[in-house]
Amino acid sequence: MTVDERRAWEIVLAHIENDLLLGRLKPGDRLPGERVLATDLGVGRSSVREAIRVLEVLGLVRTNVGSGPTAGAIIVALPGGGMSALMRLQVAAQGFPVADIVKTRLVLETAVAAELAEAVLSAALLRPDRQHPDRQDPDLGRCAQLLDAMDAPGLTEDEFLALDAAFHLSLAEACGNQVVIATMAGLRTAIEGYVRAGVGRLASWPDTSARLRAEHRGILAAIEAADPAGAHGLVHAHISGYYAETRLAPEQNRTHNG
Amino acid sequence: MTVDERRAWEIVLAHIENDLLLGRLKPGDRLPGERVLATDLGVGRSSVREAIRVLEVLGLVRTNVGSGPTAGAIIVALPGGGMSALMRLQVAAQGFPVADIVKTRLVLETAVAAELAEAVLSAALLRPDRQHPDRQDPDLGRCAQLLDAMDAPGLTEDEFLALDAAFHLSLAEACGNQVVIATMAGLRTAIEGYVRAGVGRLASWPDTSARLRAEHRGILAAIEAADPAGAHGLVHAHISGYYAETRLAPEQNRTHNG
DNA sequence: GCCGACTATGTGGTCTGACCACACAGCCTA
DNA sequence: TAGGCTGTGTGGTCAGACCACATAGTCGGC
Repeated sequence: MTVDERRAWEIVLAHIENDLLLGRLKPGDRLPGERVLATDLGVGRSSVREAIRVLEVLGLVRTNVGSGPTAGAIIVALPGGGMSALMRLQVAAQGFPVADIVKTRLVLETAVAAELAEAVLSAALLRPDRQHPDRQDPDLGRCAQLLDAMDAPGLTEDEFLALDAAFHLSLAEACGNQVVIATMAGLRTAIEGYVRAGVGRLASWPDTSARLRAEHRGILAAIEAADPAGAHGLVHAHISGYYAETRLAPEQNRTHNG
Repeated sequence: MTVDERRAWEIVLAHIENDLLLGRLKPGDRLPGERVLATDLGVGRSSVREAIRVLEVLGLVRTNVGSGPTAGAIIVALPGGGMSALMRLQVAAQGFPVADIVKTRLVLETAVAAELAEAVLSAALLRPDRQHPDRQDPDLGRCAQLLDAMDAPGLTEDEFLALDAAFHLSLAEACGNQVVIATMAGLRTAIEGYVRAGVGRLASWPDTSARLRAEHRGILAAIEAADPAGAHGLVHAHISGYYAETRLAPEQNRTHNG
């Protein structure tokens, strides 16, 4: 007769997490109905709802009303939205300084670019013999596609920024690391408002936009040229330069406790 | 007469986020009571509770029952818990492959070590003139303290792993980047179960533990010796070596789509 | 026989009201 | 004055009800 000191919604959350770990629930599966879950676990429906709400915000489930096979809470495991919400709110609550967001993005994206270039290099070296089927060129098609879209005349600032965000995210996606993809998406979302505000502090938007596009081309070229160090440096200059220009991050030189 | 298509709990969440962004709510402040918030926003108390539950899991508020100044929902902005929950559940739901968690940790922690070493270097170079008061030695005291604790005889495996996790986290804390701190905590939490299981696959725990301790000392020494490249390499070898040994991450060589 | 409209059913979304345990603040008694 | 006692407000929980919605099945007209 030990009492469960956890709150009711924590019981529900732990139960679902356990089902996930045991493989009883997989992406695409449907959760039992809220009323069923409530009676099964001996808690109220509102407690079940609180747990499902958490899962929804964290990007684990998607809820649909109505009837049929698509209704109910479905496991999706899309971490991007959850990471974005987490970081956005933490920035709002002053738990994440904007400067730390920028610096983390710098670290991750330079690493991504370098890794992509190394992947290109490996693929080129090993192409003659087909003994390494897992070594293949990363898919940079979408990256180039987005760069082409950014060259379209008459783009508004917001459209350009959206394409810019998509390009940077597409680099992470080409790399294939789900954690980095979600984190990069979250980092970008968290400072999206600040990025927009920063555009207003630019001396000349056309000049900056042209420079950004040229830098993007350079980054992609360095990756395709299998130049890890070059790609790393270009991404570093691209990101830190832009944030310095918009005065988003106070001092880019400070590498510690900044 | 425009209808608000958002769900009720999203209205509450957006309202609180807006208050945070406008500075009407800061860390340490108390949220209005659930009943007050419900009537003010024209929603039911259960919807308010769902929103607060989300904020709690994301690490933005801490709730306390009872009366007095410590009761109610208080803004705390502690992202570690939220990041841990997010990553742990995403691993459980197969949204985050364990290999990606490990690789991301590798990228972040090598960058942290290199940055710490650079900070030591900068502090040493600029120590003669006091013109750069923001350039100071990172606080590595806690790191060394944890290493000493890991040398204590008779430590159980779990105790050792806990100290190991604390040491790696203390490096990030010395670096001061809140985003990296929270992310590292989350990454570690997400694979904690796998790390424990991996210990059982080791040939000899005493040997491995001794090697890990030595590697820790080496990393800290490289940082204190202001050797960024050395610190980077030692951390890389330390992490990838351990995960390879425990067969946690299948192939450390694969740098792309692995 | 075929196709449309209609209805039954089950889902999440929401609100309301009620009760509990808890913690503090103030009172009240010894 | 010191101790316990009670009032009050907090979050935590549950139960019940209703809604909008989407599907699946039925029934009707053609």
